[in-house]
Amino acid sequence: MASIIFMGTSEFSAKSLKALNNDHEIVLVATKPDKIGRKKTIEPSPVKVLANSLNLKVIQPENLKNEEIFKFLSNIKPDFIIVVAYGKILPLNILKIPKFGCINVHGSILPAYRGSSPIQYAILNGEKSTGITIMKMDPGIDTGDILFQESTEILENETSSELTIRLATIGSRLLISSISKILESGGMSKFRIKQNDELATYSYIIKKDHGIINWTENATKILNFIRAMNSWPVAYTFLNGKILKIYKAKLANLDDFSSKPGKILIQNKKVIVACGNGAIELLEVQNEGKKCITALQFVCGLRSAKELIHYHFS
RNA sequence: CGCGGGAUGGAGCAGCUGGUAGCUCGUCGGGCUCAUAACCCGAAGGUCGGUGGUUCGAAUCCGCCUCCCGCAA
Repeated sequence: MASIIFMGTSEFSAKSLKALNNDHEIVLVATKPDKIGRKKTIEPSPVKVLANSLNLKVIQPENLKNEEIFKFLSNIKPDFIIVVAYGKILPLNILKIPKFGCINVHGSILPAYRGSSPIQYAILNGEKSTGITIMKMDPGIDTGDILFQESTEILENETSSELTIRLATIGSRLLISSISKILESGGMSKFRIKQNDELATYSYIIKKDHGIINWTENATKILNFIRAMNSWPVAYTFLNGKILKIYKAKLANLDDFSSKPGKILIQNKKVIVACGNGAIELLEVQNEGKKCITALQFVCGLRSAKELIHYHFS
């Protein structure tokens, strides 16, 4: 049983926190400040929600680079600081606080996909597998020594949100076993493996604007894109000047459909869209101000199938 | 008090310059077929989110409330 300061924000990291809380003493949880929602509603991070339900102490510092935070954390004298999808960079002085060091759970097999969106980028690039890396943090971004790794296949049609859930489970499990091994051997030195920087690839932060679909790409690439953007920001396009989000799609098995990219065809209650090369069939979409619906429901809502034929996505 | 869209039969939508509702799909029954997810005929199913008000009369106009969602953060 180790004393741990946990730092994390997303659903992905909440899973690790939950697992840690069973086996170890969580002395403090740090998470990002609450966001302000639609009607000025306050939206705490998933980690904060969980921490509160577990009666753990929570702090939400705006900035970690000040003496006050440093003193506060070092006075705790934790065995570990565990960082999982926190969204903030720890300064060097904080990295040195814990007895055994700072450990990070990263959603890729490092040195591949360093950076903030490893899961999305793996899908975006059509990778067949990815995994989890448990890493000893250093001042760089995801450049620390590798401690443990576990790979998993990326399933066909798997979305980022689905893969994130699976990786979160794997990550929390691997994290627990990693800590056990480190405690057993009295430190992490025997597990450390340097990353080969020459093999490093990077994943960059994804923003809302990045969700827009370029219909001139080929069908496979667009499908990867749609999978990668689900469930945030969700791939979208424009229909009659309004946003249409596309949550899921698949390859259209249509032998002879070559049309202008973005052209929509309704056939047998299916929604087919032409791409730069090939075509895809939409499966789940969402209109502005509406909920996510199936393609069949989408077709039901049309005044007539002919209505759409005149349009195409821009 | 950040901006905006929406709540209509099981589902997705139309109707909203006021006169008790319509489309596509689904469901049920029947028919056609070797057969069918296909096609044809028919039926059931809605006090139009809640609550006040205006009116001879409101899904349609106005106020308030609840819930859902897009944008922005």
